[in-house]
Amino acid sequence: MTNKGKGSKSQRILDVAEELFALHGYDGVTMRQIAKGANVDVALANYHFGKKLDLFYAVFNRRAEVLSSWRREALLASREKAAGKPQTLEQIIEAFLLPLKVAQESGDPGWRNYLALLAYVMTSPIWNKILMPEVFDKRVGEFVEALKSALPNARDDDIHWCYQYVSGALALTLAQTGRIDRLSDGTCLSSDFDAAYDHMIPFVAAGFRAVCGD
Amino acid sequence: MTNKGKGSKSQRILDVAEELFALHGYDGVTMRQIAKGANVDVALANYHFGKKLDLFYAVFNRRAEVLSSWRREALLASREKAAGKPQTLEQIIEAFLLPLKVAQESGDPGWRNYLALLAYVMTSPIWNKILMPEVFDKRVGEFVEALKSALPNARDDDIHWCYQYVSGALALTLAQTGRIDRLSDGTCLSSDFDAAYDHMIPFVAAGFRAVCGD
DNA sequence: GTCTATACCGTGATAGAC
DNA sequence: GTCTATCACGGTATAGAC
Repeated sequence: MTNKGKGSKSQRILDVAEELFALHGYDGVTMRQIAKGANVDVALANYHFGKKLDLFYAVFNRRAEVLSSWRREALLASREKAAGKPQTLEQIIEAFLLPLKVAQESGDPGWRNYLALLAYVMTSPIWNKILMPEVFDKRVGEFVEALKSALPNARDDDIHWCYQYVSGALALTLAQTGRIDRLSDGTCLSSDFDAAYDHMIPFVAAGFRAVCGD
Repeated sequence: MTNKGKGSKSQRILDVAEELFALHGYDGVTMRQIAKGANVDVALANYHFGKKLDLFYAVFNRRAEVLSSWRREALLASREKAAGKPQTLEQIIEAFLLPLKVAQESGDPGWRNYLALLAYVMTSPIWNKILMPEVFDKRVGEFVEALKSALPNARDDDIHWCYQYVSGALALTLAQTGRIDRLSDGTCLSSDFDAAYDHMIPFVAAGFRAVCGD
Protein backbone atom coordinates (compact mmCIF):
# COMPACT_ATOMS: atom_id res chain seq x y z
CA MET A 1 0.00 0.00 0.00
CA THR A 2 2.72 2.43 0.92
CA ASN A 3 4.55 2.25 -2.38
CA LYS A 4 1.50 2.18 -4.53
CA GLY A 5 -0.21 5.05 -2.80
CA LYS A 6 2.87 7.24 -2.91
CA GLY A 7 3.98 6.27 -6.36
CA SER A 8 0.71 6.79 -8.11
CA LYS A 9 -0.13 10.12 -6.54
CA SER A 10 3.26 11.73 -6.89
CA GLN A 11 3.40 10.28 -10.38
CA ARG A 12 0.08 11.87 -11.18
CA ILE A 13 1.26 15.21 -9.87
CA LEU A 14 4.29 15.06 -12.14
CA ASP A 15 2.19 13.98 -15.11
CA VAL A 16 -0.36 16.74 -14.70
CA ALA A 17 2.29 19.35 -14.01
CA GLU A 18 4.13 18.24 -17.13
CA GLU A 19 1.04 18.65 -19.26
CA LEU A 20 0.07 22.02 -17.84
CA PHE A 21 3.57 23.49 -17.85
CA ALA A 22 4.00 22.39 -21.47
CA LEU A 23 0.81 24.12 -22.49
CA HIS A 24 0.85 27.30 -20.38
CA GLY A 25 4.43 27.74 -19.29
CA TYR A 26 5.73 27.99 -15.75
CA ASP A 27 3.90 31.13 -14.72
CA GLY A 28 0.67 30.16 -16.46
CA VAL A 29 0.02 27.28 -14.10
CA THR A 30 -0.94 27.32 -10.42
CA MET A 31 -0.28 24.70 -7.80
CA ARG A 32 -4.00 24.46 -7.30
CA GLN A 33 -4.63 23.64 -10.94
CA ILE A 34 -2.03 20.92 -10.76
CA ALA A 35 -3.52 19.49 -7.58
CA LYS A 36 -7.00 19.57 -9.05
CA GLY A 37 -5.86 17.87 -12.25
CA ALA A 38 -4.10 15.16 -10.29
CA ASN A 39 -7.06 14.85 -7.96
CA VAL A 40 -4.98 15.39 -4.85
CA ASP A 41 -4.84 17.97 -2.12
CA VAL A 42 -3.09 21.27 -2.75
CA ALA A 43 -0.45 20.63 -0.15
CA LEU A 44 0.60 17.24 -1.48
CA ALA A 45 2.65 18.58 -4.34
CA ASN A 46 4.43 20.70 -1.81
CA TYR A 47 5.01 17.73 0.45
CA HIS A 48 6.58 15.63 -2.28
CA PHE A 49 8.46 18.18 -4.33
CA GLY A 50 8.81 21.32 -2.27
CA LYS A 51 8.33 24.72 -3.89
CA LYS A 52 6.67 25.24 -7.25
CA LEU A 53 10.06 25.90 -8.80
CA ASP A 54 11.40 22.61 -7.49
CA LEU A 55 8.38 20.81 -8.88
CA PHE A 56 9.14 22.37 -12.25
CA TYR A 57 12.72 21.15 -12.08
CA ALA A 58 11.53 17.69 -11.01
CA VAL A 59 9.22 17.53 -14.01
CA PHE A 60 11.94 18.63 -16.38
CA ASN A 61 14.60 16.34 -14.98
CA ARG A 62 12.45 13.23 -14.78
CA ARG A 63 12.77 12.47 -18.47
CA ALA A 64 15.83 14.54 -19.32
CA GLU A 65 18.38 11.88 -18.43
CA VAL A 66 16.34 9.17 -20.09
CA LEU A 67 16.10 11.08 -23.32
CA SER A 68 19.71 12.11 -23.21
CA SER A 69 20.92 8.55 -22.76
CA TRP A 70 18.72 7.35 -25.61
CA ARG A 71 20.38 9.93 -27.78
CA ARG A 72 23.81 8.83 -26.75
CA GLU A 73 22.97 5.22 -27.52
CA ALA A 74 21.48 6.15 -30.87
CA LEU A 75 24.63 8.00 -31.86
CA LEU A 76 26.84 5.10 -30.75
CA ALA A 77 24.67 2.54 -32.53
CA SER A 78 24.79 4.62 -35.68
CA ARG A 79 28.56 4.84 -35.46
CA GLU A 80 28.85 1.09 -34.99
CA LYS A 81 26.56 0.43 -37.88
CA ALA A 82 28.84 2.48 -40.13
CA ALA A 83 31.55 -0.04 -39.16
CA GLY A 84 34.65 2.07 -39.49
CA LYS A 85 33.47 4.00 -42.49
CA PRO A 86 32.64 7.64 -41.79
CA GLN A 87 28.98 8.15 -41.06
CA THR A 88 26.95 10.08 -43.57
CA LEU A 89 25.33 13.33 -42.56
CA GLU A 90 21.95 11.70 -42.89
CA GLN A 91 22.91 8.93 -40.50
CA ILE A 92 24.10 11.39 -37.90
CA ILE A 93 21.00 13.52 -38.12
CA GLU A 94 18.80 10.47 -38.04
CA ALA A 95 20.50 9.30 -34.87
CA PHE A 96 19.98 12.73 -33.35
CA LEU A 97 16.27 12.75 -34.14
CA LEU A 98 15.35 9.10 -33.73
CA PRO A 99 14.95 9.06 -29.93
CA LEU A 100 12.56 12.00 -30.16
CA LYS A 101 10.51 10.25 -32.79
CA VAL A 102 10.43 7.09 -30.71
CA ALA A 103 9.38 9.05 -27.63
CA GLN A 104 6.66 10.88 -29.54
CA GLU A 105 5.26 7.68 -30.89
CA SER A 106 5.66 5.62 -27.74
CA GLY A 107 1.96 5.94 -27.08
CA ASP A 108 2.71 7.52 -23.72
CA PRO A 109 1.08 10.95 -23.78
CA GLY A 110 3.53 11.95 -21.08
CA TRP A 111 6.32 11.87 -23.61
CA ARG A 112 4.40 14.04 -26.03
CA ASN A 113 3.81 16.54 -23.23
CA TYR A 114 7.41 16.39 -22.14
CA LEU A 115 8.68 17.17 -25.60
CA ALA A 116 6.35 20.16 -25.81
CA LEU A 117 7.77 21.26 -22.47
CA LEU A 118 11.26 20.81 -23.87
CA ALA A 119 10.30 23.06 -26.78
CA TYR A 120 9.09 25.66 -24.28
CA VAL A 121 12.36 25.49 -22.37
CA MET A 122 14.47 25.59 -25.55
CA THR A 123 12.78 28.73 -26.83
CA SER A 124 12.59 30.60 -23.54
CA PRO A 125 15.39 33.11 -22.93
CA ILE A 126 15.01 32.48 -19.21
CA TRP A 127 14.67 28.71 -18.90
CA ASN A 128 17.07 27.86 -21.68
CA LYS A 129 19.97 29.28 -19.69
CA ILE A 130 18.94 27.50 -16.51
CA LEU A 131 17.91 24.08 -17.75
CA MET A 132 19.62 23.26 -21.02
CA PRO A 133 23.28 23.28 -19.93
CA GLU A 134 22.84 20.63 -17.24
CA VAL A 135 21.86 17.67 -19.39
CA PHE A 136 21.32 18.51 -23.01
CA ASP A 137 24.25 20.71 -23.97
CA LYS A 138 26.72 17.85 -23.47
CA ARG A 139 24.87 15.69 -25.95
CA VAL A 140 24.89 18.50 -28.48
CA GLY A 141 28.65 18.64 -28.17
CA GLU A 142 28.89 15.00 -29.22
CA PHE A 143 26.54 15.62 -32.09
CA VAL A 144 28.56 18.57 -33.28
CA GLU A 145 31.73 16.49 -33.15
CA ALA A 146 30.10 13.82 -35.30
CA LEU A 147 29.01 16.50 -37.76
CA LYS A 148 32.55 17.83 -37.94
CA SER A 149 33.93 14.48 -38.97
CA ALA A 150 31.29 14.18 -41.69
CA LEU A 151 32.06 17.72 -42.84
CA PRO A 152 35.84 17.89 -42.54
CA ASN A 153 36.19 21.28 -44.19
CA ALA A 154 33.49 22.99 -42.16
CA ARG A 155 34.18 26.02 -40.04
CA ASP A 156 33.11 25.82 -36.42
CA ASP A 157 30.84 28.82 -36.62
CA ASP A 158 29.10 27.52 -39.74
CA ILE A 159 28.31 24.26 -38.00
CA HIS A 160 26.94 26.03 -34.96
CA TRP A 161 24.68 28.30 -36.96
CA CYS A 162 23.33 25.30 -38.82
CA TYR A 163 22.83 23.49 -35.56
CA GLN A 164 20.77 26.39 -34.33
CA TYR A 165 18.47 26.04 -37.33
CA VAL A 166 18.04 22.32 -36.71
CA SER A 167 17.31 23.05 -33.11
CA GLY A 168 14.70 25.65 -34.02
CA ALA A 169 13.02 23.46 -36.62
CA LEU A 170 12.90 20.70 -34.07
CA ALA A 171 11.58 22.91 -31.29
CA LEU A 172 8.71 24.19 -33.39
CA THR A 173 7.85 20.63 -34.35
CA LEU A 174 7.85 19.50 -30.73
CA ALA A 175 5.82 22.51 -29.65
CA GLN A 176 2.77 21.23 -31.49
CA THR A 177 1.30 24.64 -32.16
CA GLY A 178 -1.07 23.38 -34.83
CA ARG A 179 -0.02 26.16 -37.17
CA ILE A 180 0.95 23.87 -40.03
CA ASP A 181 -2.53 22.38 -39.91
CA ARG A 182 -4.01 25.82 -40.57
CA LEU A 183 -1.48 26.99 -43.14
CA SER A 184 -1.74 23.80 -45.17
CA ASP A 185 -5.52 23.59 -44.84
CA GLY A 186 -5.26 20.24 -43.13
CA THR A 187 -2.88 18.69 -45.66
CA CYS A 188 -0.21 18.47 -42.96
CA LEU A 189 -0.81 17.70 -39.32
CA SER A 190 1.29 18.86 -36.34
CA SER A 191 0.67 15.49 -34.83
CA ASP A 192 2.16 13.58 -37.76
CA PHE A 193 5.66 13.05 -36.47
CA ASP A 194 6.54 10.50 -39.07
CA ALA A 195 6.10 13.13 -41.74
CA ALA A 196 7.80 15.79 -39.65
CA TYR A 197 10.93 13.74 -39.09
CA ASP A 198 11.05 12.18 -42.55
CA HIS A 199 11.05 15.62 -44.12
CA MET A 200 13.42 17.13 -41.62
CA ILE A 201 16.31 14.76 -42.28
CA PRO A 202 16.86 15.57 -45.99
CA PHE A 203 16.06 19.23 -45.33
CA VAL A 204 18.74 19.80 -42.73
CA ALA A 205 21.26 17.46 -44.35
CA ALA A 206 21.09 19.55 -47.52
CA GLY A 207 21.32 22.71 -45.47
CA PHE A 208 24.48 21.53 -43.72
CA ARG A 209 26.06 20.57 -47.01
CA ALA A 210 25.24 23.92 -48.58
CA VAL A 211 26.70 25.91 -45.70
CA CYS A 212 29.47 23.64 -44.43
CA GLY A 213 30.05 21.48 -47.46
CA ASP A 214 33.21 20.30 -49.09
CA MET B 1 16.65 49.31 -17.99
CA THR B 2 13.14 50.14 -19.12
CA ASN B 3 11.96 53.65 -19.63
CA LYS B 4 11.79 56.54 -17.21
CA GLY B 5 10.66 59.50 -19.19
CA LYS B 6 10.82 59.15 -22.94
CA GLY B 7 7.79 59.40 -25.14
CA SER B 8 4.21 59.71 -24.02
CA LYS B 9 3.14 57.69 -21.04
CA SER B 10 1.01 55.29 -23.05
CA GLN B 11 3.95 54.77 -25.41
CA ARG B 12 6.19 54.01 -22.48
CA ILE B 13 3.71 51.50 -21.14
CA LEU B 14 3.68 49.69 -24.47
CA ASP B 15 7.47 49.72 -24.71
CA VAL B 16 8.01 48.33 -21.25
CA ALA B 17 5.24 45.76 -21.64
CA GLU B 18 6.81 44.64 -24.90
CA GLU B 19 10.16 44.12 -23.28
CA LEU B 20 8.82 42.27 -20.28
CA PHE B 21 6.37 40.08 -22.17
CA ALA B 22 9.13 39.11 -24.59
CA LEU B 23 11.37 38.02 -21.76
CA HIS B 24 8.96 36.42 -19.29
CA GLY B 25 5.84 35.61 -21.30
CA TYR B 26 2.33 36.82 -20.64
CA ASP B 27 1.84 35.20 -17.24
CA GLY B 28 5.34 36.00 -16.06
CA VAL B 29 4.68 39.72 -16.00
CA THR B 30 2.48 41.77 -13.68
CA MET B 31 0.77 45.05 -14.33
CA ARG B 32 2.71 46.51 -11.44
CA GLN B 33 6.05 45.58 -12.99
CA ILE B 34 4.99 47.23 -16.21
CA ALA B 35 3.81 50.35 -14.44
CA LYS B 36 7.00 50.55 -12.41
CA GLY B 37 9.17 50.11 -15.48
CA ALA B 38 7.27 52.83 -17.32
CA ASN B 39 7.34 55.04 -14.25
CA VAL B 40 3.58 55.51 -14.21
CA ASP B 41 0.80 54.65 -11.81
CA VAL B 42 -0.48 51.08 -11.74
CA ALA B 43 -3.90 52.09 -12.93
CA LEU B 44 -2.80 54.05 -15.97
CA ALA B 45 -2.18 51.01 -18.10
CA ASN B 46 -5.69 49.95 -17.28
CA TYR B 47 -7.03 53.37 -18.18
CA HIS B 48 -5.39 53.37 -21.60
CA PHE B 49 -5.57 49.73 -22.65
CA GLY B 50 -8.13 47.98 -20.50
CA LYS B 51 -7.39 44.53 -19.11
CA LYS B 52 -3.95 42.97 -19.04
CA LEU B 53 -4.99 40.75 -21.93
CA ASP B 54 -5.98 43.74 -24.03
CA LEU B 55 -2.67 45.39 -23.27
CA PHE B 56 -0.94 42.25 -24.51
CA TYR B 57 -2.92 42.38 -27.73
CA ALA B 58 -2.16 46.07 -28.11
CA VAL B 59 1.55 45.37 -27.75
CA PHE B 60 1.43 42.56 -30.26
CA ASN B 61 -0.64 44.43 -32.81
CA ARG B 62 1.27 47.70 -32.66
CA ARG B 63 4.08 46.43 -34.86
CA ALA B 64 2.37 43.48 -36.50
CA GLU B 65 0.85 45.41 -39.39
CA VAL B 66 4.03 47.39 -39.91
CA LEU B 67 6.14 44.28 -40.14
CA SER B 68 3.62 42.52 -42.32
CA SER B 69 3.48 45.35 -44.82
CA TRP B 70 7.28 45.53 -44.97
CA ARG B 71 7.26 41.89 -45.84
CA ARG B 72 4.70 42.37 -48.53
CA GLU B 73 6.72 45.21 -50.02
CA ALA B 74 9.92 43.18 -49.88
CA LEU B 75 8.30 40.33 -51.77
CA LEU B 76 6.89 42.69 -54.41
CA ALA B 77 10.20 44.49 -54.80
CA SER B 78 11.97 41.20 -55.20
CA ARG B 79 9.48 40.12 -57.84
CA GLU B 80 9.93 43.37 -59.71
CA LYS B 81 13.67 43.10 -59.56
CA ALA B 82 13.45 39.70 -61.22
CA ALA B 83 11.75 41.52 -64.10
CA GLY B 84 9.59 38.81 -65.53
CA LYS B 85 12.07 36.02 -64.97
CA PRO B 86 11.09 33.58 -62.25
CA GLN B 87 12.61 34.49 -58.90
CA THR B 88 15.23 32.20 -57.48
CA LEU B 89 14.59 30.44 -54.20
CA GLU B 90 17.30 32.51 -52.61
CA GLN B 91 15.63 35.74 -53.69
CA ILE B 92 12.30 34.67 -52.26
CA ILE B 93 13.78 33.62 -48.94
CA GLU B 94 15.84 36.77 -48.77
CA ALA B 95 12.72 38.86 -49.28
CA PHE B 96 11.00 36.91 -46.54
CA LEU B 97 13.80 37.48 -44.06
CA LEU B 98 15.01 40.94 -45.02
CA PRO B 99 12.38 42.97 -43.11
CA LEU B 100 13.21 41.06 -39.95
CA LYS B 101 16.89 41.75 -40.38
CA VAL B 102 16.18 45.42 -41.02
CA ALA B 103 13.96 45.61 -37.94
CA GLN B 104 16.58 43.89 -35.79
CA GLU B 105 19.27 46.24 -36.91
CA SER B 106 17.18 49.39 -36.89
CA GLY B 107 18.79 50.44 -33.65
CA ASP B 108 15.36 50.63 -32.01
CA PRO B 109 15.51 48.19 -29.09
CA GLY B 110 11.73 48.04 -29.30
CA TRP B 111 12.01 46.08 -32.51
CA ARG B 112 14.43 43.63 -31.01
CA ASN B 113 12.05 43.11 -28.12
CA TYR B 114 9.09 42.81 -30.45
CA LEU B 115 10.76 40.10 -32.49
CA ALA B 116 11.54 38.14 -29.33
CA LEU B 117 7.87 38.51 -28.43
CA LEU B 118 6.95 37.26 -31.87
CA ALA B 119 9.14 34.20 -31.28
CA TYR B 120 7.31 33.62 -28.01
CA VAL B 121 3.94 33.83 -29.73
CA MET B 122 5.03 31.63 -32.62
CA THR B 123 6.21 28.84 -30.35
CA SER B 124 3.34 28.96 -27.86
CA PRO B 125 0.54 26.45 -28.48
CA ILE B 126 -1.87 28.92 -26.91
CA TRP B 127 -0.90 32.28 -28.39
CA ASN B 128 -0.04 30.97 -31.81
CA LYS B 129 -3.64 30.00 -32.43
CA ILE B 130 -4.98 33.32 -31.18
CA LEU B 131 -2.53 35.81 -32.64
CA MET B 132 -0.88 34.41 -35.73
CA PRO B 133 -3.90 33.96 -38.03
CA GLU B 134 -4.99 37.59 -37.87
CA VAL B 135 -2.02 39.25 -39.53
CA PHE B 136 0.84 36.90 -40.25
CA ASP B 137 -0.76 33.84 -41.77
CA LYS B 138 -1.87 35.78 -44.86
CA ARG B 139 1.68 36.84 -45.60
CA VAL B 140 2.84 33.25 -45.29
CA GLY B 141 0.31 32.28 -47.93
CA GLU B 142 1.91 34.70 -50.38
CA PHE B 143 5.35 33.41 -49.50
CA VAL B 144 4.26 29.83 -50.07
CA GLU B 145 2.79 30.78 -53.45
CA ALA B 146 6.09 32.34 -54.48
CA LEU B 147 7.92 29.21 -53.36
CA LYS B 148 5.60 27.09 -55.44
CA SER B 149 6.42 28.97 -58.59
CA ALA B 150 10.13 28.58 -57.90
CA LEU B 151 9.63 24.88 -57.22
CA PRO B 152 7.09 23.88 -59.86
CA ASN B 153 7.23 20.16 -59.14
CA ALA B 154 6.86 20.49 -55.39
CA ARG B 155 4.05 18.85 -53.50
CA ASP B 156 2.00 21.10 -51.24
CA ASP B 157 2.73 19.12 -48.13
CA ASP B 158 6.47 19.10 -48.78
CA ILE B 159 6.48 22.87 -49.07
CA HIS B 160 4.53 23.28 -45.87
CA TRP B 161 6.82 21.01 -43.89
CA CYS B 162 9.81 22.92 -45.15
CA TYR B 163 8.13 26.17 -44.29
CA GLN B 164 7.68 24.93 -40.75
CA TYR B 165 11.43 24.34 -40.47
CA VAL B 166 12.18 27.84 -41.72
CA SER B 167 9.70 29.22 -39.27
CA GLY B 168 11.28 27.29 -36.42
CA ALA B 169 14.82 28.26 -37.34
CA LEU B 170 13.69 31.85 -37.52
CA ALA B 171 11.81 31.74 -34.23
CA LEU B 172 14.79 30.40 -32.33
CA THR B 173 16.96 33.10 -33.87
CA LEU B 174 14.53 35.82 -32.88
CA ALA B 175 14.14 34.41 -29.39
CA GLN B 176 17.70 35.34 -28.49
CA THR B 177 18.19 32.57 -25.98
CA GLY B 178 21.96 32.89 -25.96
CA ARG B 179 22.37 29.16 -26.36
CA ILE B 180 24.55 29.38 -29.46
CA ASP B 181 26.94 31.58 -27.51
CA ARG B 182 27.41 28.81 -24.97
CA LEU B 183 27.53 25.90 -27.40
CA SER B 184 30.05 27.59 -29.66
CA ASP B 185 32.12 28.92 -26.75
CA GLY B 186 31.54 32.45 -27.90
CA THR B 187 32.46 31.85 -31.54
CA CYS B 188 28.87 32.70 -32.51
CA LEU B 189 26.68 35.30 -30.89
CA SER B 190 22.88 35.27 -30.64
CA SER B 191 22.97 38.97 -31.19
CA ASP B 192 24.80 38.71 -34.51
CA PHE B 193 21.86 38.88 -36.87
CA ASP B 194 23.96 39.47 -39.91
CA ALA B 195 25.55 36.08 -39.43
CA ALA B 196 22.26 34.46 -38.49
CA TYR B 197 20.49 35.63 -41.65
CA ASP B 198 23.44 35.17 -43.97
CA HIS B 199 23.73 31.53 -42.94
CA MET B 200 20.01 30.91 -42.92
CA ILE B 201 19.40 31.77 -46.56
CA PRO B 202 21.66 29.13 -48.15
CA PHE B 203 20.70 26.64 -45.45
CA VAL B 204 16.98 26.74 -46.08
CA ALA B 205 17.29 27.20 -49.84
CA ALA B 206 19.24 23.95 -50.02
CA GLY B 207 16.71 22.29 -47.74
CA PHE B 208 13.82 23.31 -49.98
CA ARG B 209 15.62 22.05 -53.06
CA ALA B 210 16.41 18.72 -51.44
CA VAL B 211 12.84 18.10 -50.32
CA CYS B 212 10.81 19.88 -52.99
CA GLY B 213 13.29 19.97 -55.83
CA ASP B 214 12.93 18.66 -59.34
C1' DG C 1 5.71 7.99 6.11
C1' DT C 2 1.62 9.64 3.37
C1' DC C 3 -1.85 12.59 2.94
C1' DT C 4 -5.73 16.32 4.02
C1' DA C 5 -7.74 20.51 5.84
C1' DT C 6 -6.95 24.88 6.64
C1' DA C 7 -4.94 29.18 7.70
C1' DC C 8 -1.72 32.84 6.51
C1' DC C 9 0.03 36.42 4.16
C1' DG C 10 1.51 38.58 0.13
C1' DT C 11 0.27 40.02 -4.47
C1' DG C 12 -2.57 41.05 -8.41
C1' DA C 13 -6.27 42.97 -11.26
C1' DT C 14 -9.48 46.17 -11.40
C1' DA C 15 -13.33 49.39 -10.17
C1' DG C 16 -14.59 53.50 -8.17
C1' DA C 17 -13.48 57.71 -5.62
C1' DC C 18 -11.08 61.89 -6.27
C1' DG D 1 -5.75 61.46 -15.45
C1' DT D 2 -4.42 59.66 -10.72
C1' DC D 3 -4.76 57.32 -6.21
C1' DT D 4 -6.68 53.99 -3.28
C1' DA D 5 -9.65 50.27 -1.63
C1' DT D 6 -11.28 45.92 -2.49
C1' DC D 7 -11.42 41.38 -3.05
C1' DA D 8 -9.97 37.17 -5.14
C1' DC D 9 -6.23 34.24 -5.82
C1' DG D 10 -1.63 32.30 -5.30
C1' DG D 11 2.25 29.94 -2.83
C1' DT D 12 3.35 27.87 1.16
C1' DA D 13 3.52 26.42 6.24
C1' DT D 14 1.43 23.90 9.81
C1' DA D 15 -1.38 20.78 12.45
C1' DG D 16 -2.94 16.62 12.65
C1' DA D 17 -5.64 12.39 10.47
C1' DC D 18 -4.83 7.88 8.54
